[in-house]
Amino acid sequence: MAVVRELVRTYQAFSAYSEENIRELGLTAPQFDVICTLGNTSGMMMGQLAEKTLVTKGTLTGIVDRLEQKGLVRREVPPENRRCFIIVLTPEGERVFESVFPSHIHHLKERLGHLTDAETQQITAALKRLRELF
Amino acid sequence: MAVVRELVRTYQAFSAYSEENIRELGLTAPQFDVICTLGNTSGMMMGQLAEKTLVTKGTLTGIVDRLEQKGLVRREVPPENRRCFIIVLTPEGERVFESVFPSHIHHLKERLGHLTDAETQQITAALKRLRELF
DNA sequence: TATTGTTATACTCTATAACTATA
DNA sequence: TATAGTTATAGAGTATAACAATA
Repeated sequence: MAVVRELVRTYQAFSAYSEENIRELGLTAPQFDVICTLGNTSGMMMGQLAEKTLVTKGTLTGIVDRLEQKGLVRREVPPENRRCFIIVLTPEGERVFESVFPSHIHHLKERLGHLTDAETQQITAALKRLRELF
Repeated sequence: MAVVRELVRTYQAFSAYSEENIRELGLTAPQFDVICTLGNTSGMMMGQLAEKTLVTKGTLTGIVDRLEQKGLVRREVPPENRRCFIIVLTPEGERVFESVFPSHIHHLKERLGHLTDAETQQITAALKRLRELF
């Protein structure tokens, strides 16, 4: 069971460190997740987006609403299927993704840079092994 | 960055697996966390409990309220300091901790049992190393 | 004055199920 | 009928700041 405890504590440590950055942008974790998922794509339907971010579509509606209010994403109606929306990053959203995401990454890299290549490989392998069990 | 992705995905896998069990009891993750923290103790002040479960005291008030409604914990006022409460598991709460917690553990062990001792050690060490960085 | 918790406020997330519009 | 999303409903967690009671 020590393994599980370690996993949880490590994730919590990462999570606390990470959310600090996200919050400074006035974003929540799910909102940040959506921005990152849309980054480097040409947009995505609500359904796809919900699947990738592991939330239900009803929940996603609210998250996208709030991102739209902030001007970071917009809903586009494709003429060939007017039932659905394509969610796309606005230029402002792109800017957030491109400037903030790397700075987030940068923050993390500052920490992870202390690992040797061998350590990185070991840790990655360990986590994969553990994940296979669930 | 692959390391972080692995960590997140592994935790999500664990979390999905774990929350399934918790939900079946009509509990939420924070509530379960409180029960586990109180288990095998003689009780704890709100402040301590908040610190251990990583939520603010205002938030904890609501969580403890709901557990009290379910009859799983109670607030005891120590005569020597009437400002504070000692939160204690009720017999019903003990029962949940003792019967449900092990069954939760049991579910996890089913999975973790597939690890050799060496693997367990490796993974634990890897997670510790990673956590140190945050 | 300092400490311990609660309360008030305001939001976000969450799932489920019913609903609307389009195909 | 089936599909894509929204809306309605109801609850839980979240932080912050103001507050009450006790020490």
